[in-house]
Amino acid sequence: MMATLRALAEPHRFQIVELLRDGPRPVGDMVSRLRLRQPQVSKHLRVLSDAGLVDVRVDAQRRIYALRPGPLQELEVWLERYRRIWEGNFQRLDALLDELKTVEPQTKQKKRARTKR
Amino acid sequence: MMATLRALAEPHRFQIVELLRDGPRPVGDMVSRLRLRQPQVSKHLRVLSDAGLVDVRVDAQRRIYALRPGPLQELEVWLERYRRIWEGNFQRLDALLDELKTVEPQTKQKKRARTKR
DNA sequence: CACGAATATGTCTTGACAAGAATATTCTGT
DNA sequence: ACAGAATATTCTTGTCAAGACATATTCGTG
Repeated sequence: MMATLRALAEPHRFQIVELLRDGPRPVGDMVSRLRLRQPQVSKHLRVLSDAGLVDVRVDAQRRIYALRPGPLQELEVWLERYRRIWEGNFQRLDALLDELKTVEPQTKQKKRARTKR
Repeated sequence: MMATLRALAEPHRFQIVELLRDGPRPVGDMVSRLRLRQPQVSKHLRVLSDAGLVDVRVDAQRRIYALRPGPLQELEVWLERYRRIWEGNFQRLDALLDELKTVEPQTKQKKRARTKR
């Protein structure tokens, strides 16, 4: 997960991932599309590969890189745990209201932190 | 989007975001939970804030930080464009790739290599 | 109004890392 | 075996950012 984020956080690597979204590509293809030299592209691909984001298929002297779904899926799973923040009406704004009222029926353990005024 | 990724790619910042998933928290609360000194936490919060991932509410001399849904939502939207990768079909993307359509396990046999550009 | 609590900011050092250039590796067809 | 194509690796250099530490700022309270 951290590896995924770290890999994606680099703009060129992000671009590479975007290129691969449409399907597998050989290195040379990406070199011609990105404003990057071949060694740099290879190095970025190495990082992406180490992060598990891509895998390689050898075809003669070229390497065809392809996206691997796993890490991105994990990212999505992680994100889903945050969905309730913008789906449930509460959190944040409503939490504030809770504070002001200080009335909390025994619904569940919420947050604590007694703000004094 | 890049700002979001860059912000999340730092482990401590990631932890902070995870903490804030449960609701808003003052800085001191996070300091006590993370193995980080207060100035560092403040700086990370600054980065998160600049990236739009959190916002602050002032309460006396403390600042209550809270997650902002926007950036994470954008991330999810971006991810959705990749969903078809693991939902099914890969297919052609452009003429270039038609050339190397011949797929087979590596180091097995060779193929008629159509090299030309 | 001075003090202490909570938080922010400035400075410095150090480590990570991306780009550049040169070179090594791997493969094919001849 | 050789040449050339496609890609990877090594080494160096400059930049940026995280951590440590000290200090500044803000606010409530006595």
